[in-house]
Amino acid sequence: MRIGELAERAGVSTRALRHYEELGLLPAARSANGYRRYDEEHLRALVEIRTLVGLGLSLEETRPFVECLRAGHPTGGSCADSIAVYRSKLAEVDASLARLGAVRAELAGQLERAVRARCEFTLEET
Amino acid sequence: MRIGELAERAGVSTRALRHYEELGLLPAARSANGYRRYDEEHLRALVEIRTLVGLGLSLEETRPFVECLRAGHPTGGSCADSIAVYRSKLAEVDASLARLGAVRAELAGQLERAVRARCEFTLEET
DNA sequence: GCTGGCCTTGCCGTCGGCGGCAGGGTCTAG
DNA sequence: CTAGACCCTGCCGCCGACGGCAAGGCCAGC
Repeated sequence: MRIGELAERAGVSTRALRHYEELGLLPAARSANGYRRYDEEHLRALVEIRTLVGLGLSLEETRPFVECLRAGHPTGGSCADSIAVYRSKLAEVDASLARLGAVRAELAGQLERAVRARCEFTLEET
Repeated sequence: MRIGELAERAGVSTRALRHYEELGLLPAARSANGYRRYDEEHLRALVEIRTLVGLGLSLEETRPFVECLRAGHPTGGSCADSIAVYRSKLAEVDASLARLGAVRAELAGQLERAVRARCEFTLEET
């Protein structure tokens, strides 16, 4: 299939597909007229990429998964490198959760203090 | 004081201070020779900015706090606009926490599945 | 033959928060 | 008088993941 069809089937833009090819992430074969040609394997890889990006992985981080698929594995996650990315991403997410939790507490505290201060100020004023 | 001293006292770069001035966030008076001049009020505002940025607010979002200080309030959070920013940021953080929690679960699930699949594959292989 | 819808490459623009550099001016201590 | 430590403005660069546009090639149907 050509780039437009793949884009539509995967729900991404053709611009994104060209970008992935630039990165060497999703290289396409070429027809005689220079058009990019994609097959079902490309679609599978693309779905994998979008799923992982949806989980917060960068395009670079999806590379091991794509290469794993290209190596003939049933899923992109079946390779050591992919699992390493999973692990590091999980650690990263956990760190973010911890930081965000602390930020949330701080923010809630500041908000309450601010509201109370305004309240007292209003009382003083009247 | 001049820009270098303020930068050092607040632990920021002079480049950042010029950037804040460009944004109109921390405008400075000028000496006869064109040098920026800052006072203790500037330092207070700057500390407020850095604290809020540390909590994940954008520079634009710190603007109400700075203006609140400039209006003579004891803290930057004592104004209605600042409190609105607090609230919206808190909501934003809560949304992020929820999303990240879901992502974490998904990621952990995928990791476990991947590890298990590899395990079985290795067993098959031997 | 021509229109319209695909496709190609290439390159600039976006967002935020600065970093870094060039090419100057200013002030102070020795 | 000069070195060196400040300061100024202005402008390009960076990160990531594309968006968007121009200028052109290719192909199907009418």
